[in-house]
Amino acid sequence: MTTIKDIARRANVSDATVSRVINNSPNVKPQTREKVNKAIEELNYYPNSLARGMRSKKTHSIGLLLADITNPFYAETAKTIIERAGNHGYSIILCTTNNDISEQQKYIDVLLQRKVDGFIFASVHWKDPSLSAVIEAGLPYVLYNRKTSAYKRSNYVVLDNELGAYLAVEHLYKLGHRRIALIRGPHTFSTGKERSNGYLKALKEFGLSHDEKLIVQGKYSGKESYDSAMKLFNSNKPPTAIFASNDLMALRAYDAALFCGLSVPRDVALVGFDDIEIASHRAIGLTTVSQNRNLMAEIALDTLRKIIENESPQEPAQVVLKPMLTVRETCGSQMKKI
Amino acid sequence: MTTIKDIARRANVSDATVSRVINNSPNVKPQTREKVNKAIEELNYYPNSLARGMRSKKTHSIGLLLADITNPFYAETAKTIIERAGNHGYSIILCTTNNDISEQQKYIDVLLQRKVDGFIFASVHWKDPSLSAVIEAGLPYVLYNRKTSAYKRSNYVVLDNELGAYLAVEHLYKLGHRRIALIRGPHTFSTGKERSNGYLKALKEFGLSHDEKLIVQGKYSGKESYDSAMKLFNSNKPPTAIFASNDLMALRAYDAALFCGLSVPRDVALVGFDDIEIASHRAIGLTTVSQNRNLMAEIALDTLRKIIENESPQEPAQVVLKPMLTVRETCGSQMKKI
DNA sequence: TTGTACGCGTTATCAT
DNA sequence: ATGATAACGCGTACAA
Repeated sequence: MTTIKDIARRANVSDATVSRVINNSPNVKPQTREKVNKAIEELNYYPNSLARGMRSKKTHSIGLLLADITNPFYAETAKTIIERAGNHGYSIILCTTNNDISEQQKYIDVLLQRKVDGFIFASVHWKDPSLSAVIEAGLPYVLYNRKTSAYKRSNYVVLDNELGAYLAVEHLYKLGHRRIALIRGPHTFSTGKERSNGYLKALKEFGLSHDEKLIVQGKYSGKESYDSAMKLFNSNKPPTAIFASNDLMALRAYDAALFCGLSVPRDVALVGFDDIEIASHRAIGLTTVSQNRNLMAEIALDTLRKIIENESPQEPAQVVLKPMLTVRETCGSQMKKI
Repeated sequence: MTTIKDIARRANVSDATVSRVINNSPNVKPQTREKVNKAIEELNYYPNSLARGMRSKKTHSIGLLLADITNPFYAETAKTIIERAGNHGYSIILCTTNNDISEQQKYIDVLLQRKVDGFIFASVHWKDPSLSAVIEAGLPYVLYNRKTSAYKRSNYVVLDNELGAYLAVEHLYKLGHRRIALIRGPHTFSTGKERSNGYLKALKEFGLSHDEKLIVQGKYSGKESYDSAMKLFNSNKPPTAIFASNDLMALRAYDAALFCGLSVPRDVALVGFDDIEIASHRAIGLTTVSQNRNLMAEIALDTLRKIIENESPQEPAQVVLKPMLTVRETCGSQMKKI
């Protein structure tokens, strides 16, 4: 293993000078710089990040915590973050929590030991004690997608989920639907709770009765929402439309509908949330609430970078993005006969 | 920041003893151990991974290089690797190369600086000079999914891609198809080349003529294969069936078919490769070549761990998994009239 | 502009 | 079973 000392010897300078060259210090004579660079080339030297991190207290690494990388929403935002981070000299240590708060806790501890420069969370629970370790350590962090109950003191970039859900239900209402079901996400996450709120708000505004039998539970991944949709279809008064708290859940409901011999949208209309890539496939054509994932991810990363690099404890950056409804085939375009 | 020294003082022992406790050395009196643990608790101490890595020459981190995390195949294998690695005390630094060899080179350099204990590659090109830096550094690495031309000297776990493609074409042939097109993946990857070979082998075996007009080019992600499929459909002698080199490409072809007003499978049959989750959705029902992704990912990680932890330069672990054809709806079940 | 010398936090070696 | 000390590779005050 070749170190800074080897380069120093080879170039007939001191370690300090080599260090200066590596770190682009202005105070080094062009000739010396060249001598050193030549030695670096010849010996195929590259600096040791561990040693640099120890001295400089900066590792140029960031912990990224996601619920589930197989969910396209997370995969796409992770891609954006990883690439953008790489362009700025940061590496991403990726952890997937499966929405398990104790797993998240463990990962946080590990990342703290590894001296990451900061955290990006897309995985937080509404009540999330695991963040306190990060706060105690004084490390910067940014939330995206979800926020915690302590959001007022955090940096975050989220969607106006309530509005998104409202738009979805409004669309269904205007198409003539009156029995609109909700497959809700877990209320232990801000997204789940807020989207449910948007659904309820729309119901209220349009004078629709709040029927508990039309609200079923789902998880963001896994097949629980398939079963929940089945329950809906098999009830004695099935809904004519379903709003699901994310696209994966809507897709499961779609699958269940087909299993029941139901036609979408003729027998049941469907709206999802996220606008994942497959939603636009012509065999699916899922009407859904779109959000600008990439922008969200970019803002999250850039915010964190700014905090890391400025050090100054500035006021929290809190961004709320606006959703859009993307209309495709799963709701049809005709008025429903009431 | 509390260090080992603080603990030592607090517990009235030496740094060395604290270190022994942390590392579960057997040579420490139970009472002392307890004293130390108490101090650790009280001062909320956790060790610094950078310092440990410097001394012990082990960082318990692994570089994982993927082409594209938004491809479900990679997302699912990454999930498996991350979780399994976490359970064994390893962190994963994830890098996405976009199939760009110079990006990969850059990431490798960064990971070398970071002193990862080893590499897992799912992103290699058939001719891939970027790996030489890893080899020179003497670091262990394992390939999965794809291999390089130097595979005989590598550890790898891959699928029998040729067999997979053969099974796909065989299925189509037995259903009566005689004009079977191929949307091939890039031949710069072993997967692309091998799957094309399987296609050709089947053609030959069944006495079908090798028609260059039936072979079009695609990339594993992006929409190039949509355009390629369009070319196929708009030709003067369109195929009655298409085999695509992965599911994402097959899905694009499906989309193109629907755009052209073609019915799947009535007008054109479709087979993909990978069996990603959405393939089994009832609105899609993609017939495809299945592979045991999780097993592949597990073997890749476990192999690497074994090498890292044994240190002994054992002989390469080389595993070739067998594919299976999963028949769904996109080929129909009836014989094609010839 | 360059060099000297120390310290970051830990583990390994050698004593005791 | 425990302690003293050196060393890992680098950056940075300070001196020259």
